[in-house]
Amino acid sequence: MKKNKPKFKQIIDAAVEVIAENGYHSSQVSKIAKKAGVADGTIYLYFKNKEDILVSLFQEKMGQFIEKIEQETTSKQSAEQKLLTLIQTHFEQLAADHHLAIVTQLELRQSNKELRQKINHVLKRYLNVIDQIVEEGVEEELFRSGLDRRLVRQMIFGTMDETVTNWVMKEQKYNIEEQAKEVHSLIVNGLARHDK
Amino acid sequence: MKKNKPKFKQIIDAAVEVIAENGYHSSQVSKIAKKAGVADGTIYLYFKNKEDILVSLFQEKMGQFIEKIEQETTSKQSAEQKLLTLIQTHFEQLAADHHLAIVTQLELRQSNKELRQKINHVLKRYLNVIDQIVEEGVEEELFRSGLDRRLVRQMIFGTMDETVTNWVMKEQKYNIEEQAKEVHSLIVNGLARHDK
Amino acid sequence: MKKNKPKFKQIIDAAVEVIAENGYHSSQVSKIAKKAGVADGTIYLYFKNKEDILVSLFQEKMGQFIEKIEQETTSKQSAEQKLLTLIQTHFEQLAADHHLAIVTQLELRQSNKELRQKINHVLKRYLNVIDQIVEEGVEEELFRSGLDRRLVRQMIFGTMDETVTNWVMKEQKYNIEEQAKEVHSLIVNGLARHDK
Amino acid sequence: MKKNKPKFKQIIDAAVEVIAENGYHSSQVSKIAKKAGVADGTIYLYFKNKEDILVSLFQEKMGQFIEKIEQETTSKQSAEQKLLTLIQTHFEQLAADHHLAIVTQLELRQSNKELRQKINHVLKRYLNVIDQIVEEGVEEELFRSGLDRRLVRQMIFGTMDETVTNWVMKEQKYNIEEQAKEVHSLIVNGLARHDK
DNA sequence: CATGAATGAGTCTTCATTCAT
DNA sequence: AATGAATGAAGACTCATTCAT
Repeated sequence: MKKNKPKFKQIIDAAVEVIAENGYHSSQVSKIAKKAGVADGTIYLYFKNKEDILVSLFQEKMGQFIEKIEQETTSKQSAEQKLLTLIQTHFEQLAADHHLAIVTQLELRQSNKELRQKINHVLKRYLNVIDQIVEEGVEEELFRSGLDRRLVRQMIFGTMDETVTNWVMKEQKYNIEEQAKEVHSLIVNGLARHDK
Repeated sequence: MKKNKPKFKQIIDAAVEVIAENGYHSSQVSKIAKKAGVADGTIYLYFKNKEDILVSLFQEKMGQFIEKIEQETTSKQSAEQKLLTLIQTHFEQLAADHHLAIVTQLELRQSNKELRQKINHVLKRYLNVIDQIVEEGVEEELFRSGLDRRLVRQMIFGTMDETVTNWVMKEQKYNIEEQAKEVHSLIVNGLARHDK
Repeated sequence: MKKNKPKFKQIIDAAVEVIAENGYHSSQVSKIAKKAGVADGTIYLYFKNKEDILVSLFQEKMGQFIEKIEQETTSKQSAEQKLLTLIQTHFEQLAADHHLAIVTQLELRQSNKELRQKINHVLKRYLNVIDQIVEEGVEEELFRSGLDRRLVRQMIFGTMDETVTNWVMKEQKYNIEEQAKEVHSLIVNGLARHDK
Repeated sequence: MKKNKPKFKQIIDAAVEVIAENGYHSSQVSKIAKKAGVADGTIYLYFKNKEDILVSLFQEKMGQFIEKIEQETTSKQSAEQKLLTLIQTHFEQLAADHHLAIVTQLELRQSNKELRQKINHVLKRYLNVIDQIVEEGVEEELFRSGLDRRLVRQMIFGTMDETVTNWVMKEQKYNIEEQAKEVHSLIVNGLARHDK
């Protein structure tokens, strides 16, 4: 498997940097090759074409991203705790890698329909994790029954995604990790007062 | 002001159609000109450059979009009602114009950072509407006090946006308008049971 | 029809020159454009792609070539005279345009199977002229009956073609037009003595 | 001499196959190496460069080709018989090796001027055989005296070559060996009736 | 002798934009 | 105001060849 070769990772890391710094449309293959310290042609020994770099980048980085979230969440007791951990880990990881945050939140969205579908395929695994936590929450009777699973998933993912995108667009000038608890609270409790 | 000229609208409508049908990257200026029934050069009498078509498109269409939402919401009594109306009107309008839905949810996101910031500028007006409703809700003591306004806005917008994007990606095969109530409920009440 | 446009001919003439001087493989589109005095992109307003320049070149030049031969031959009385005129006109025309001779005899043969078939399609018209002359010769009882038409055509064309190619490869250092009569004699009478 | 090494022949045979099957322009060195069962680099232990494979291929295969023709013709009595044998053996050998026929008649002509001259050098030996037969025929007073030797050679070679090329282009759907006698008759007797 | 990973020069084509009419 | 022919910059990808092992 080529993925064990050092140049594969080398090129992907170079791609993340180059795309984060120059934007998607100014990220020529030659620029990525230069940053990776390989010849242009070498790129094509490890990737089918330019788009394949992006798909592989997303698979590689998101794979690790999701794995980390899976690890962190499974050990938690309740669905609520798991959800909080998921949000925290999601924010943490992107906060820890600014380049990756830019690439996933902004630059990678500038891709065509085909690439977008491949990206969505990778994301499915993440969405499954969310679904399971919701399922657990319902079983534990912490969450309401009768929730539309798809809508719930969209609320959770949409809220986190929008929150991260805004943070990236504000040039990451504030600490997003601090917001995990409040995001969690909003998702779990909504806007309404429940004390009356 | 050039915006009153019929060709201005003609070109923008052609752009929406062409982009929705061909995707952002296959939407050449010449294709838009052809669909609009004008010469390529004519485009440049009404728009500074290609990006300006997109910005104008977004301003024009989103302007109407937001206006409609403003109109519909102001007449409602409570913040909760206003929020529901906002969600319903948001979904309604995109459901009514499939081409526009594709363009705003998918194709326009493939633009560079600069364009994205102009788009965000247009969106601010919409986000203000949301902010006001939340503010009202807090004043009415329907919503919790102490909410982080930015996070709330991101939850509301993120959830709606993700919901519409998923619907567009599923090729609009189900009725999104029917989901407004449940989305509203999720946003207002969150996931948790509040009956215990 | 684009063929009436001056730039169409301009580009084709430039292509003949460039290919004759540089050889097929060193004839970049940009070189042809430069010689034609147009921008690279202009080429693509008149031709689908690089190969289309070559096909069009052959159609244009061979069309004229064959037309001239048709004109010259029809006025002649006997099949023998027509055949002589055909050979003379064939040699004459290539002798008159050294660049074209190089391109048709050497450079255009370096093309792929697809292009070669398009070239053969153009040549069919020429082969038909040959066939008709042979047919006439047989009817006039100047030529033997029972001749395999295809083989005859191949002998006539093959002999002329090989003769011109050799002349081009010898850098056109001798006068090929002077050889028309002898070639004609060889084709009509063959090698054998017929006086015994 | 490297030519006695088995890999030399192995690579040449692979080249014939690959070129016949894929066409000249799709016959990369790596493809030939793979078919030959050697590493890409190994090619360069036996051949100076890619062109050298082609030149060697032609020398190797044409050497055998011409040798066979020399053997078959020398034993014949008259020039006429020798010529017939030459034509028959020419057709026979190409009919027996379809791949070689494709390569010599079509694919190898797609080479540059330099390669073409090396190929012509190899062909000279064949043309000498033809010249000698014609010379003999003249001495035997079977053929006319006063023939232009070069033109005769061009007629003979051109006719055979054109005949084989047409047969290859028709995908070798008919039996070319059956045509040797008639080609011979055309070359010896020409088109004219000689009975009057 | 043999390997095959790495190299990097080379080119066709697209398309936003201009400007003479 | 409108046209549309012409421009030319820009970039992904291929593949013959090398050389460290």
